[in-house]
Amino acid sequence: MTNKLNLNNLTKSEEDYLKALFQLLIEGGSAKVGNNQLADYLKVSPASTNNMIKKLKAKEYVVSEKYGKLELTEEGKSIAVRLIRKHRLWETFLCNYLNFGWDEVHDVAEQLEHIKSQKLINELDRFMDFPTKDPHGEVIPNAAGEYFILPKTTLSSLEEGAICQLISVNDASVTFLKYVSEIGLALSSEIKVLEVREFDGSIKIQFNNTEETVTRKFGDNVFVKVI
Amino acid sequence: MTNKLNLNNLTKSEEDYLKALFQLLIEGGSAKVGNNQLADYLKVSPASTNNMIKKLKAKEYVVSEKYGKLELTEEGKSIAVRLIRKHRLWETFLCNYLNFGWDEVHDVAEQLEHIKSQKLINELDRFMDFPTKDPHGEVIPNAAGEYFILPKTTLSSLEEGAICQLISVNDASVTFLKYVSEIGLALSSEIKVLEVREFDGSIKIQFNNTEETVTRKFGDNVFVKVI
DNA sequence: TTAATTTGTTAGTCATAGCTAACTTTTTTA
DNA sequence: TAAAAAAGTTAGCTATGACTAACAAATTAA
Ligand SMILES: [Mn+2]
Ligand SMILES: [Mn+2]
Ligand SMILES: [Mn+2]
Ligand SMILES: [Mn+2]
Repeated sequence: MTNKLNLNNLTKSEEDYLKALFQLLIEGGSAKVGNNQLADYLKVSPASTNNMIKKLKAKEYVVSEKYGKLELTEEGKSIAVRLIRKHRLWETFLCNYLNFGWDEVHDVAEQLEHIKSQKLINELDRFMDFPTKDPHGEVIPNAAGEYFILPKTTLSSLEEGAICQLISVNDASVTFLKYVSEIGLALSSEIKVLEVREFDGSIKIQFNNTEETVTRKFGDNVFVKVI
Repeated sequence: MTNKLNLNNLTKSEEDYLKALFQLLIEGGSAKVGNNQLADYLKVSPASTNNMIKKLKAKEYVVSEKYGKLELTEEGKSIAVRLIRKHRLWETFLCNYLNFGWDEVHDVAEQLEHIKSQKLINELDRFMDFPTKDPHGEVIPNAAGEYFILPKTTLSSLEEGAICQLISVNDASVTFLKYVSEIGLALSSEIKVLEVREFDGSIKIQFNNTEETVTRKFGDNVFVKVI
């Protein structure tokens, strides 16, 4: 009896907690993630996360000591990656085949990612001819759960004069995504940082012969590759 | 404040109960449906249905008197039809685009029908160019919730000598559907009833130059049009 | 028309997954 | 290093939606 990854015995909530932990720890690159941070991220109370973490520890998806930081086991990570794969494949399907805008897909994908059917997701992948990026520029794990997690450099972390390319955007805020589209930014856009204002962290950027001033918060949600 | 059909405030369970009631009362054509019959159909205890019916009555989707039979309000029906539309559109998508067999789609559609997004289902409909029948021959309600509910004539109700065409099949049993395919029956197949054996209700039928003997139970799950 | 059977209801229990309020431990700051 | 703040935990509550066991009403059979 080896490694029986019981993908089908997890509740929606359990899946969501594992995904959140993965996104904080691995995709987000946080060295340590605590109970309250997770609660914040999931917009639930610390008591709720504490409770769920107990369950996930009992099921051996999470490891932590009392009052200590949270870690995912390999099985915990594996479940999270499969969920992320489903989420991103669905987002891609909605955008590329069902006329959804990139600002409209996340909430629906949050529901669709919990549909339990291995065949469904692998056939959807095949149907779209195995896409590698979702509408927000994020890498889609393959059927084996493998994918390259690129370290996230935010636009707001760059110095004046830096030139970069837009790689991906945070997909969770509808208003942010609409705003990005509105000013004419898109994946692959080349951006030059003209000015970083110390006073409020706002950034003046140039792209497509346009100049825009954006806030630090905006820049925190735009991920780039320096060129 | 008119007719506010709060489609999004229903739980998965509430939706399932309304759909079950609709399928018994309207699609199934039962004159009266009671609490225990509903419990049977949904494979839950009578106490559970009793409890849920109370909630649905409070929300005005169901009407019934104490110890009386169950009825759906117009709003209750409307919700059920929308659910049936979603179910059948998803089944169609799985069969026609994702290489699912007709015996594999029902369980997945049971999950997908609860995804809440008006746009998703209407775009899926458009993407498939507005199909009118699902893989089991059942009529798909349109975006306005309109569809023709054809009265179900079972193969087992026919007399010896009758000739009919296969219109639809019960989609809930995987083994039944596999069996139908295996013997070579399909939607639109022309079937002649050669013999009805009184002893056990078994039926000898002829189709595609083949003869087969099937049970009454089999015939109960095959719906036909006499020609 | 009484008795048996079926049908429907109620009470009380359980699991999941949220919450608040109170508390403890750890970390930070003064 | 002691006090304050932050982080984590626990207890106890709520809602949903299952369940069983016990009971009441309605229907059917004798
Ligand atoms: Mn998303
Ligand atoms: Mn995305
Ligand atoms: Mn079905
Ligand atoms: Mn069907």
